[in-house]
Amino acid sequence: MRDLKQFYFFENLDDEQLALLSSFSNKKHYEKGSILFYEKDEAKSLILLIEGVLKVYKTDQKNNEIIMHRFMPVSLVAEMAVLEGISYPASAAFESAGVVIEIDFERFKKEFLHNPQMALLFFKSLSKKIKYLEDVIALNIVLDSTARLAKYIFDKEDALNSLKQYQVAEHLHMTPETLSRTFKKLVILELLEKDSNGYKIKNKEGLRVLFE
Amino acid sequence: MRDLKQFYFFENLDDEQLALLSSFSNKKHYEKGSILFYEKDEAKSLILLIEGVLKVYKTDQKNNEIIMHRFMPVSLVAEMAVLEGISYPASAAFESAGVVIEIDFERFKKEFLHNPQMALLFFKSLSKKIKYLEDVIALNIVLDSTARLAKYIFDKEDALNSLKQYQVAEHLHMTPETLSRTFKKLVILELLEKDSNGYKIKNKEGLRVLFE
DNA sequence: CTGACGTCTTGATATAAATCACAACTACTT
DNA sequence: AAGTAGTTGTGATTTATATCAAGACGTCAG
Repeated sequence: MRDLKQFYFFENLDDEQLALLSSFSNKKHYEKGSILFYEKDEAKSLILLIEGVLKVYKTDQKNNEIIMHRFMPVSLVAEMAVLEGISYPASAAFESAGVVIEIDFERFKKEFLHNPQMALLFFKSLSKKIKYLEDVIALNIVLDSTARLAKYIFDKEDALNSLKQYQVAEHLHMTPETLSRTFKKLVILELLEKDSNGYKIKNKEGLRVLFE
Repeated sequence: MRDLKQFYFFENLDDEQLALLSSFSNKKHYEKGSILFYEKDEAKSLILLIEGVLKVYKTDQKNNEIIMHRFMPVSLVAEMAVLEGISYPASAAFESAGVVIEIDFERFKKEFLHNPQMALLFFKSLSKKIKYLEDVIALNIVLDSTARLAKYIFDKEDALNSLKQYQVAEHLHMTPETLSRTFKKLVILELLEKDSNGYKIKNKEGLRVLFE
């Protein structure tokens, strides 16, 4: 099940382990509006959201929904409840059609957590994710758009022209207009050059000083 | 050792477990400029940076330092190398005076990772940290400063006046001036009121609409 | 080739927040 | 009580980026 592999948590598992994991995992499709779980339900599966938008909400005395969380793919949903062995603290419903994988937690614990080797793997995955998120924060909150682009180019030199510019813009949290102007700026600074099939690095160390 | 407790990774440990952990942990003080470890050293301890600024760097052929990472407290440093059981891929030196705790990894593995109960605890810590970072990203990239402050106040109603304003400003990634003006704005909107000992929420649901 | 659509570029303008400068508080210290 | 350092508030200005509007370029269908 490559669906599992796409989630950072499982990226370090080998094929055999993934097969084992698949054996007690269940892929389910849900329609828009359908309920994934209710508050107070016993939390006995890890839930991996693969497609769709899932809201986690409570209803108050007056039957108003209070949305606690809105999940986008690919996310691990409500793992806290599962890890703590308690029941779900809120309900969850799909705001669009969706697909989830449910992983039986008892089996998961038995097969994986009792294996220190495996526990280590999961730590690595989680630790990597944390580093990644810290990078995202550093990249987006601390740096201005020129520095963000410079870092982006620096980090993925080869993949430079593999995305449309508006996709790069989205990734870097700026508008396509700003991206366009920023590219131009880097060309003027002679850090990049533009040819028929896109931009190319001209002075890599020069790029570095922009974000360090 | 409450030093350990302040790191998210260990926050779920009870006193007994912390004591055990302390028994094979070592607090060390370093002067500015001193070396924490060299590239190629065997990575046999988890290193928790408690105070100071630590740079992780490589030196190239021409003896130029290339800074790979700069760590601020409280961070787990180079845990990848330790988890993988390899040697450090770069050197680390203090850019200011600093304090670290070194945790013997063999003992750590033996005492903690072999205990599935404990592995679960660490997963919880990491998972919580991931959620926190995701929140930081959502908070800071998507929302403007008014919305950020509204959410901040909404989320920690009680702790509202426990920090200096300039600390809150730093936390929300804005300048104290902007924070001051934003507070004022929320008072004018009648969402907050100001009395002798700080700001108080006047209309909680009103705050919510600003960030949802 | 010609239009038509998607993408990128460019310019003009608007806006949020940072910066600069300093005034007003607040809380200590002696 | 007066003086000083630390904190917060206010106004004026500047800056980065978004937004709005329009033109240029590329490519694919007919």
